[in-house]
Amino acid sequence: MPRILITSAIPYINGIKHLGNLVGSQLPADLFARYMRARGNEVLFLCATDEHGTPAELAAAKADMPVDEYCTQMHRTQAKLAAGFRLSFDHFGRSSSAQNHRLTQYFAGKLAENGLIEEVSEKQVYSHADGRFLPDRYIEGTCPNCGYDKARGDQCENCTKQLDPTDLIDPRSAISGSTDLEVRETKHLYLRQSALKDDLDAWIDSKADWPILTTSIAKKWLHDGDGLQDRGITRDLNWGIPVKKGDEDWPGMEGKVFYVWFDAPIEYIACAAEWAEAQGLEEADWWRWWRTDSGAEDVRYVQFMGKDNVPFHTLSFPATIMGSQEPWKLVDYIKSFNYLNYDGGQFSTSQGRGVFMDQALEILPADYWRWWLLSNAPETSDSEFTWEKFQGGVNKDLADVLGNFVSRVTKFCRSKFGEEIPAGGTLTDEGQRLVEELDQRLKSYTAHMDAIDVRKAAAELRAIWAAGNEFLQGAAPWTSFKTDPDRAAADIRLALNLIRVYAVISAPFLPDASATLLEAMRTDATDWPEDMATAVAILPAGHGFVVPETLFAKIGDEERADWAERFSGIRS
RNA sequence: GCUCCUGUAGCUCAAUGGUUAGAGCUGACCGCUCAUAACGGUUAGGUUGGGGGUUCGAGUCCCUCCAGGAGCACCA
Repeated sequence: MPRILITSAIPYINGIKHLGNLVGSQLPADLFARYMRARGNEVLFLCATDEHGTPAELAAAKADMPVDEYCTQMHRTQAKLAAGFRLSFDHFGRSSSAQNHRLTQYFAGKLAENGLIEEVSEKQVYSHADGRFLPDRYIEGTCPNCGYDKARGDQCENCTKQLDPTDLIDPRSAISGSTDLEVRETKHLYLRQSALKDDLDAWIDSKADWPILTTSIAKKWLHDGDGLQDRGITRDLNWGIPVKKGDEDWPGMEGKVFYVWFDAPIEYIACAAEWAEAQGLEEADWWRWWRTDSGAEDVRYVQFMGKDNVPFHTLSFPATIMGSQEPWKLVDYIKSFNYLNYDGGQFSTSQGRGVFMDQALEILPADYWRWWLLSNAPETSDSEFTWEKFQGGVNKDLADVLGNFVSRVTKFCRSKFGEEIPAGGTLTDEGQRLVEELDQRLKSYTAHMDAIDVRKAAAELRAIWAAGNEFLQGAAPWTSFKTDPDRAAADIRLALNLIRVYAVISAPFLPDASATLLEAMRTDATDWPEDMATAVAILPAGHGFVVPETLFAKIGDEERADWAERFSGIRS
């Protein structure tokens, strides 16, 4: 049985994610995971929270909590929201786990053994008032170039000039505002990515089927200017994974931690270890997913992420794995997404602009969001969320096309034949044509899903739903019932069976609605349909069903206006 | 500034260099009455951002201009 390893970019811990974050990684990853499971593949779908780094410390300080406690609480919150959106992770881990500590230190040790770690002395700004070193972006001052007084240490937002923190006039801490700063010498470890440049280049070249969005970013970093630069992988922070060489201390690195972007991708691997432990499994059980010398040779590994994550997944993380010279699995396919904008601007976590995961679930069930976000996923370019588009798309596709089909079929049958699949008649010409059409459309749908063409798959699924309404209109069982009830029975038998088929093939997009339909049809036959003729004959004459509650209520104009108003401002 | 991406119907998007550039939504008209005033059908709507070039043939390749977006490494 084919095995698919799927990871979604791991969301940062410092708050609740917005819909743009969701549609850029976790949601399409879940769609793919559910589909691959439904097709009979063995799937391991992993995600986690990314918990280290300065923003986590600052968010914890703002919440007046110790950072580890803050992370535990936010992890719980994010896990709950993920469950609310029906994200079917096999494990939702934490980059702060013991497993990740061990593995990150292990990789660092291997890289050092292989001569790929360099110790570099550099000057960093230390703030006495904050009791910490300040990363570039947490130092503010006056730009020497344009005089803008809120320039950051890495770049002036006003004149866009690249800066060094020591260039700033009257530098101050962006955290406390303190001007009691001092430039101190500090030693850091650098990963010699430049030594792996040719290997990475060849590896990227071998990925001819990757989207241009993905490979062009990698190529840019590989070839621009002096080529791929070495990367610092340690920081002067308290919160993080202590710098160690495997199990051993690292002389001169006392009190330092690994840089968050070094340990975060390793959590993809550590998460499998967490999963195994949580399931009461052995090391061999997760090695068979990650070690090509232990059974992972035939695993297909697919990553999902927003475009901002691409450099780390195409270069830094592969450099870590290649540099270890151990048989860890490299990614086979990267599916990257552009940004979803909100009503004319960007979604923004820091500014609280847009709709956030918790708010979304407060106003509508997960399936509404899943459908709209996935059928409008920003695959080829940035796309935009507006309340009008959301209302229009959801009402038309879910309520009118799918929901109403279920409603008209089940209610007609109840009133004419009772709440069971009617007997009599044989497959009509209209029915035969529908089966043939759906056979073709199903092939097209699965081809799009296999290729992870999310929008195209959604469009084809919608066409499959619409074909049901078209069939009913042509067959008109409400007319034939008066003169030829057997004929009407045969058509309705087909239509009722179609509901079950729709439930099965729509489940990756609409897990809750799918479950509701299967329950209404009183069946647990969920095998993926191989051919339509067989699939639409699964429920036999005499099989009972119930008319389901309204599957998708429409969004009214007043509701839409209320929400547009409620979410027009900034979240406090 | 440098690099890359995008620009197609009122809107959202399709079209391995190959018939007359296609779908959905919206609009108009017709039909149906089983159904969530839902459904089906017909139809309108385009100098493919502008200009040049390559080619038997260009939305697609090249040049240039215009407009929008993204990335530019220690930021997560």
